[in-house]
Amino acid sequence: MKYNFNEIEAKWQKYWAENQTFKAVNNSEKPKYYVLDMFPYPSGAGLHVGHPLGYIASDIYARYKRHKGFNVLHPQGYDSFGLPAEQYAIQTGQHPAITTAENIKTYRRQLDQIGFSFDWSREVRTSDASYYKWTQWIFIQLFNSWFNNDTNKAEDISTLEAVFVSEGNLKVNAVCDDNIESFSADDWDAMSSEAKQKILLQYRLTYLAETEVNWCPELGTVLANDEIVNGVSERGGYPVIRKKMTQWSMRISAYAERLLQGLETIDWTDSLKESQRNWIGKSVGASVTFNVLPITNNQKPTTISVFTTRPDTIFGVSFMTLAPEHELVSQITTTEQKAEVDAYVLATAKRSERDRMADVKTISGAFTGAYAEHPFTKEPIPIWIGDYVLAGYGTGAVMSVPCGDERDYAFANHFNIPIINIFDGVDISESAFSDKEKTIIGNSDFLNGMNYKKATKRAIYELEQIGQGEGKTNYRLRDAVFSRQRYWGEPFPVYYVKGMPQMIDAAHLPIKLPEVEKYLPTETGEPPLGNATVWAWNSIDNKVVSNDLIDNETIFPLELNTMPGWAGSSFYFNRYMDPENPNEMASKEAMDYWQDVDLYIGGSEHATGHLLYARFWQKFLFDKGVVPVDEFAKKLINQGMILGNSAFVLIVKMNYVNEDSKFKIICRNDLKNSKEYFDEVIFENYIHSDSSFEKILDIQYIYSNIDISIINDITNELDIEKFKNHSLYSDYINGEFISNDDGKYLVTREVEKMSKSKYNVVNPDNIVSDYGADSLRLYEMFLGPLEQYKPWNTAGITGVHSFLKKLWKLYADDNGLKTTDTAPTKDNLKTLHKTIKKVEDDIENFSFNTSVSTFMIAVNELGAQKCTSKEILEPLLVLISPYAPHISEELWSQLGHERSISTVAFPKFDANHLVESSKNYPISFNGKTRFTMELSLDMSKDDIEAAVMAHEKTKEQLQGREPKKVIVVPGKIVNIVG
RNA sequence: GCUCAAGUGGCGGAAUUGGUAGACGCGCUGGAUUCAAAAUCCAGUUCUUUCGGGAGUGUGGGUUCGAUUCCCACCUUGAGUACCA
Repeated sequence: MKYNFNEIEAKWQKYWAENQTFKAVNNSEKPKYYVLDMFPYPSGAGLHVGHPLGYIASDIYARYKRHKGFNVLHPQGYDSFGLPAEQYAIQTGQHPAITTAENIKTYRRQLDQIGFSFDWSREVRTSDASYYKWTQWIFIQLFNSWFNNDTNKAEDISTLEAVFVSEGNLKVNAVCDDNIESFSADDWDAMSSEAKQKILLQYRLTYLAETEVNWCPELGTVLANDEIVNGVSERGGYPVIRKKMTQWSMRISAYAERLLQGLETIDWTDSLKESQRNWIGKSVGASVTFNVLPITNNQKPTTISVFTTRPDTIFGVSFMTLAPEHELVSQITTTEQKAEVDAYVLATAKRSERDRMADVKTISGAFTGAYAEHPFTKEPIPIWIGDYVLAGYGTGAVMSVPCGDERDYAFANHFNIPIINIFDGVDISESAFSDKEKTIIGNSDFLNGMNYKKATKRAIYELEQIGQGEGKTNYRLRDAVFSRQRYWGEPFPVYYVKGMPQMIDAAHLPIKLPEVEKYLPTETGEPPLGNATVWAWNSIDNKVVSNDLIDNETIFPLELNTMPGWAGSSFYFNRYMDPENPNEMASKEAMDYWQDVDLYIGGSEHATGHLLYARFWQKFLFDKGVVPVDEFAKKLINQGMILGNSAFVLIVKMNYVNEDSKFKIICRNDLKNSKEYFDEVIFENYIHSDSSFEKILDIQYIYSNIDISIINDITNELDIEKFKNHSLYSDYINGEFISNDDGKYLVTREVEKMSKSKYNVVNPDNIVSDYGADSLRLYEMFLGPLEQYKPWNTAGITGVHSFLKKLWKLYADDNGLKTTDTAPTKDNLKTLHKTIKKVEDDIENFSFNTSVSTFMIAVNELGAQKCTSKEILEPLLVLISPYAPHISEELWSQLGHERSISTVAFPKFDANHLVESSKNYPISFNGKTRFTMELSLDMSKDDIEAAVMAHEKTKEQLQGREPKKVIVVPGKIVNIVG
């Protein structure tokens, strides 16, 4: 009987699919357990070995929980809207739906061959209309809601309207836009329908607002900070400017405090919670209003409000700084300063926010010519603009206290603005003093002599007295922009009447994505949906009709933006509970049964995107009574990335006068990617000595990623023949190859992110066909801790593969099964129970790498013990089955069992088999172990000490010295000091 | 810049409460088997050494009988930083 893994794996994968072994039911006697992976975006490149890492871990856990008697929900699906399919459509004209369907097919085939225990009957795809119907439905719910600060939750917009009708908005305590004008019930009554809609929009949880974006006029699109390199677009290198655009926003800021508090109730990693805390950025301080001094008599009075965490330093304010985009800038700038200010604003518009945050060394700014008045001293304070103040943070303006803040200090120094010292006994001639705890305020009128806490309280009190400020808690969390100028995303269920957005009734959902000729923005700069010809709403028949029919009476234009990638992923975990329900996102029964995700595994790169937005939607849906819990995932683990092992050679291109270029391909394992190295080592050793050196016009160095498929994994040798036949390297066929000193053509290895563009991708398909899925699963786990980043090295897989072969041989040889009914020996039982204990602890702690080692040790030991006892080997198989399910199923059925091993109970640990009578004590001197001694565990401390002191090696170590102290920890260690 | 994470043999990593550093595997070395190779099996493999031993977990300090583990400072690498998913 041979271990024919390809045959075995195909057989059991078929068995599981046909028998629906892993189908979860929505009600059960068993306790529920929900294990979820972050669903993948199906990219065109297919899976590489890094992708399944988290899936394997969650699959092991899901299988383990089934052994432990749980009703396990372990679904999978696709986050199938996204940019890459759209880019491909722009390039090739192929509809993104087709590309996406093809990619999903590949993903599914690849996932299936790894033997996951997914319940595929629950698959969802965010780009399916039957799914995004619910994305649109949630959007409508958000639109129809406002956030009541008094109840601290979202409520239906009708309750707000009722208040407006009866008493106006004076007493309304809501999360809403800034600067909403107050009105009475009578005012409300007198308003036109449009005016009312405008006001309500300022309260809704999703609303239209002007937002600053990175606009690239050439590409006709908005770019992510990520897509901008050195102020120009990554694609094409076109200029990018900051621009205001009307877009849908989500009022996530309403939930800032609850999102922060909720972190206390969930078991997510500390680092992830920390990122979310920072993202939410709660700071307690005060808002302060400064009056702007009028320049001319007829200028109407204006104020600047700022948020500060240090109201105690108010007497240290010597200037104010506005973000260059601040709306007051154009109003207050004097004619003399206008040119300078305009130039500065223009220059800032070209810089990305990240640039502005990261660059603290270059100080720049401009004086507006205007002055504000200090609220207490009434002194004039110059108003500057500076790009270190960001428009999106706080109010986009700061009161600058150079003595207490490094950036203000640097700014003041650079522009020769006076620095007022308001700290008692602190020297600020060299740098600012920002240590709150040690602060004693001086030179500050009524705050003199107070510490930070007292002074803060008093300053706020005094500001309130004069009506120029109040205590305030500020959150850095900004409302999330929800519009995308893309094609391949969820269309909004929105049409416009007289410019005001109207929701389509939920009964008419889904509003399906229209067909377009081109996936690019229109010539007039509208989003791709502007190309659609059938994209208007007939409000009588309630259907999408041709644009020609738009009359703005009954037929209106539809929204042209689409939703962002995070829309569909913000509630999919709920949809899995009841994925085919046509009437509800999921039935109440299903959600009451499954409640929330018990274990969620995915990448840490989603820390502040998906994971924050999804929590926000969950809280909102909880407020609306749609879902039963307000946090969707109890426990979350981040899997680390598997990195690629890239290969490099250095290609030197020498260009000649009147001659073709020549190439030298330097294949050495000691290359470095630096200009100095090229100029010194490479030039001196390989170029300067060349006979035709005199004719060289110029030299190009290309430190080039080489496709790892033409490199020997173990020896790092480059296969020159394959290189010459490779389509990528056809230019270099006639080049001169330069080897290592030993004559071998080697590559330089570097660990990088695994990516198609670096030619370092390892495809799991090859691994599965060469070694089997069980080997792949074990090896991915064996590589190291789940959370850690670690490089892939295919050569190492032979270790786990030969382990599986050894495991097989424990049960069977050429003559068939060799297991027996003999009673196990003491050693057999010790090995088994040691393994049960360790593996169970490991799985509970998500330490999957150490259990693979434990299996290896167990199989090595049982092999040495020549164990054939079924009483040992059957439970061992159950232990291994979550990790290597195919081989386990096969041997299990060979052993005569009819039912799948996945249904068997996990073996029970019995500590009695591990009881020891003696211990091999390490004997250390000054903390260094020098020898060991076997001693009985029931010896007293004194007996141990006596035995150790009598040992001749102890005398040897002490060399006649008298020990100062002897520490005996029974069962652990003996340490002799002296 | 800010925030977070990680640094242990040639490599991936182990040491779960402060108690024998390097488990397990890769690679390498030697041997067995073979016409040969693959596969398999056995032994060795942190460095250094005058073969007694000595040193050693990024660097420098501290706490402790004892530190990879706790504390302080620093260095290096990686990740996130609001429209990549």
